Amino acid sequence: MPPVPSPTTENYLKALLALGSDGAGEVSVTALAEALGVSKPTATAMAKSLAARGLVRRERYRPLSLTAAGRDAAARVVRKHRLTEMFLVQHMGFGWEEVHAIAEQVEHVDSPRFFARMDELMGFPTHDPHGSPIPTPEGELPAVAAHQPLTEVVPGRRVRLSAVAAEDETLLTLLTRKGIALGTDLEVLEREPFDGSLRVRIGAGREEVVTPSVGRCLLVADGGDGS
Amino acid sequence: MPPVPSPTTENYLKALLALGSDGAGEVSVTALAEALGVSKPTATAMAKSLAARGLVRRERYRPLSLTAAGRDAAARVVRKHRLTEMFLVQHMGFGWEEVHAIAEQVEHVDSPRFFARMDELMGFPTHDPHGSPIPTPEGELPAVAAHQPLTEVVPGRRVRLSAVAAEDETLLTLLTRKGIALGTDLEVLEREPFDGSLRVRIGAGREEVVTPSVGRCLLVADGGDGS
DNA sequence: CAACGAAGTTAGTAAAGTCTAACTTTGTTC
DNA sequence: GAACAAAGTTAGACTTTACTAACTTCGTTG
Repeated sequence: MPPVPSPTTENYLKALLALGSDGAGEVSVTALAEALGVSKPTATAMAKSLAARGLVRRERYRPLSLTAAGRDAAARVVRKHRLTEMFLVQHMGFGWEEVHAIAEQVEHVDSPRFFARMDELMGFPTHDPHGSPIPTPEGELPAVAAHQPLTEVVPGRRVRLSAVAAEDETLLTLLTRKGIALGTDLEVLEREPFDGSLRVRIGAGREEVVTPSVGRCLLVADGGDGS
Repeated sequence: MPPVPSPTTENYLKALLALGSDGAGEVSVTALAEALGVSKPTATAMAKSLAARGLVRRERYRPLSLTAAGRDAAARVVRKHRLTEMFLVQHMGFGWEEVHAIAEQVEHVDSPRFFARMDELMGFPTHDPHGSPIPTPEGELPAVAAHQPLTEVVPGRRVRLSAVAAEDETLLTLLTRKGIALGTDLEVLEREPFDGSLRVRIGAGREEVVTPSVGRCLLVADGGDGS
């Protein structure tokens, strides 16, 4: 049994899982360094250390990938993070825009009982407050239901917001101000040819303009009236 | 504004406050090192560093003491710890014997809002689950009500348990098994002259033997029927 | 296929926090 | 008041996590 991974190690594993999940699981050292805000030599050094511990596959000058053990460890950190976020919203009255920063710290607590109790108190939720799935205690990442960014939706379709692919506090606050939450029905009325801005009807209510950089973060699925 | 103190720094401050509170606030380097499970040179090095940051008063070869700023910082850590313990018991269903280990980790979270929300949800409690007072947000440690160890009580007196001066999981489990909780009335029936063991009536119920090492941790005040 | 830029690595350094071994100071005891 | 033990410090080293500067490798492009 390896010793408890340090918070730093946990952060590297989490980043490797996140960056590898859109693709074949391969992550460049540069992408890893950027995601964590460290220099490339620092990322290289940590990659060596993770490889020595059997958590990462590494060949010199090639992209990195998590081993089975590394993926497991990473998923357990993601689980702690997402359970915490959900708990902060459901049991402590925080808004979805506030919880990421706190969960970034609480996720490093080493206490299976603590997180098991959260899980239990919430009735074993499957998703966090931003619609991301919560890995199982064994470290399995549930398959994500089919969804696409709002920017890909053809005008005229009605869809439902199933997840937000960003934790930025200002973005989440903006969405709340516009009346957009998880489960909200959205109808794409028009796409501006010039810059890709979208005119969107929120639920049955008012229209709002959604810029492409926001729209890319809104993951939507068939929903609402199935039109 | 100093940067956020590291978890390590917070632990040293907490230990200095705890060790200094029974006395004139002076703490020997040896006591500090023992409390934290580090070597004396390590404690000396940290003492220098804390002194350089204005948190500790230090003269070579003399005992240490916290400055006003150090005491403040230490009390804020203690506040985070005790709020967490109380939250774990009141809102998450943990037993008083389980919460210390978890709070030791959660106390290092840097998020005033997180702890303020706990405080609010609990209705601004004044004491933690072991009867220790919770410092104010400004870092003031409330004066502790007069109480004494059970071992000092003259046989025949009835008293009430107001705090337990230990966080040891096995001790707290033992007390629960004997039916002893905060607020329980205790009547000292007899003190064994040989080893100082106490025969004690628990509430209005059965008698139990309390060894001196346990009795020293049971802080009691006049209570119950005021006899 | 030579060259160039991007990606990755090596080398050398630093700060935080820890250790052991050896030394100094303090205070107490005869 | 000399000696000794306890307390405290210095010196030197190690690990983790980070940095910058300089070098190597890869892949693409003219």
